[in-house]
Amino acid sequence: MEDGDGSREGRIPLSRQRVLDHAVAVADAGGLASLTMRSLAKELGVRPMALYHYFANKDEILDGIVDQVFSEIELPSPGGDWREEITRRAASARSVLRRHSWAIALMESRSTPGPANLRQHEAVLATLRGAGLSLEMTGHAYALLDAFVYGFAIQEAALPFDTNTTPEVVAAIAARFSGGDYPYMQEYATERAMKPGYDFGDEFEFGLGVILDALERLAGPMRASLPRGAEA
Amino acid sequence: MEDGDGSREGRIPLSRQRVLDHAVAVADAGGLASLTMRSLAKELGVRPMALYHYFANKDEILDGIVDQVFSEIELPSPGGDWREEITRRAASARSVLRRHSWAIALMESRSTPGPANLRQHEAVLATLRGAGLSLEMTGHAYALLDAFVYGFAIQEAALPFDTNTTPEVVAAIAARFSGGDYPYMQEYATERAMKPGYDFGDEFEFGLGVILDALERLAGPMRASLPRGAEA
DNA sequence: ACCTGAACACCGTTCAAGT
DNA sequence: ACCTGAACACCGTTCAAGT
Repeated sequence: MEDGDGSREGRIPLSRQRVLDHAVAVADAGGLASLTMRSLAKELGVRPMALYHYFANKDEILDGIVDQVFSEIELPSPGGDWREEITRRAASARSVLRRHSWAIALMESRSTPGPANLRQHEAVLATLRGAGLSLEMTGHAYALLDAFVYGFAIQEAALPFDTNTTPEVVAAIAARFSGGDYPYMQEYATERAMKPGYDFGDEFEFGLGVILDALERLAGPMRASLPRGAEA
Repeated sequence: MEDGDGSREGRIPLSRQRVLDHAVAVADAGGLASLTMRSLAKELGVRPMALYHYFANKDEILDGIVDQVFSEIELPSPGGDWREEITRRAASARSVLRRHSWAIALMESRSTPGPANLRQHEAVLATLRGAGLSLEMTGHAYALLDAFVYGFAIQEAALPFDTNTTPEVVAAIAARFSGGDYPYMQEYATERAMKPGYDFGDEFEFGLGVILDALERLAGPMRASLPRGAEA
C-alpha cells in the first residue's frame, strides 16, 4: 500500500484533496482508529507535520472526510418523479455509508456541515418542495427519511454478521441464545434469520417503501413540479 | 468533581459497576475523547493500572458503557397495549441517547451485544409477537422502528443548535445560507425553523406515529396478546 | 486479591528551522 | 510556499512488584 520511495522527485504534490482521498482510504482499510496524522503522512510519503500546511488540525481532516463521504451520495434531481428520486438518493446514501461505515460515528460528533452536506440538503428540499409538499410536510418527510437512512446504516454496521459470514460463526452466535433465556430471539434466529434467503438488507426496501407510501398518502395528490423560492 | 483525597482509608473499593458508572459520567461531561484510562482512574481516585484488574482493556470498558446505556432504556412490557409499549420504549431510547449522545458513535463500532442490549431485543420481539405480528412482519417492524430511533438520535446529536441556542448563533448559521446558493434551505430556515414554536424534537412524535400507523395497517387487525415460542 | 511504578511504543501538536 | 526535526504532553498497555 506504500506508494512512495521517500525521494521528493516524481512525488505528486500534497493538496487538501489528496490528503482527504488518502484519509478516506486509510479509514476504509483499517477503521477510524487506524487513521492518525502519522499513518496518514506515511501513506502520503511525507512527514506528519506537512499535513499541517493544509489543515489546521486533525479535526479539520475529520470534517473533510465526512463531507467527502457526503459528496459520494447521489443527489436527487428536483425535476424527476419525486418518489423515484428520493428512493435513488436513499439507496445511494445507504451504499455509501456501508462502504465507509466509520463515517456514521463521525456524523454524530461534528456539527458544522460541509458543502457536500449542504448541497445534499438543498437538493432533497428542492425535490420535496418541487413535488408540492408544504414546508411543514417537507420537514416531516426529511426528518423521517434521513433518520431511517442513517439508522439503517448504524444497524448494518453493527450487525455481527454480513452476507459472507461462515456458518461456524453464525452457529456460535446462535448458541448464545439457546440457553432458554431469550425464547423470542431464538425463535427469530432459527425460524427466520438463519433460513436460506434471509437478508437483513431487504429490510431497507421494505422500510423505505412504508415511509414513502405514508408520505404519499399524507401529502395528498402530488402537484407537478412547481419550484418555489428559487425564482430569483 | 474529584472525590478522593488519595488516601486508601474510606475509599469505596473499585468494582466493574463503579468503573462503568464513572466512565459514563466522564463521557457525559466531556465527550468520548475525554474518557481515557488515565482520566477515568483519576476520577476514581486510583492509578490507571488498577482498572486492568476489572477490565482486560479499554475496549471492554467501552463495550460496558454501551450496554450500561442500553440498560437505561425502558423495556416494553409484552402484556400491555403494543402501540403504547413500543411508543414508550422508543421515547425512552430517544431521551437516553440524547443524554449520552457519545453512545451512538460506539454502537456502530462494537458488534458484540451486551446483556442489556439482548434483554431489550427480547422484550421488543416479545411485544411485537405478542401483538400477533408474523415473524416476517416482526422483523420488518423492528428494523424500521430501530432505524428510526437511532437515526433520529444521530440527527439530534448533529444539530448545530439545541433548544437553548442564542439568537446570535442562529443568525450566524442562517447567514451561511443567505448568499443565494441555497434558496430552499433559506426558505426552510426563515419560514419554518426560525419561527417561534418550532422544535425539531417534534419530528420524533410525527415520524414514530407515521411508522406505527403504517405497521398497524400492514399487520391487519391485531389479535389480543398470544405469546408464542415462550410456552416451554 | 487488589493496587502500584516504571517503562515502551504510540498519539496530536508547538516551535523553530530548512529549502 | 512547502516541508522537516526535535521536543512536549499526552495515550493504552506490559511487566514486575508491592501489600
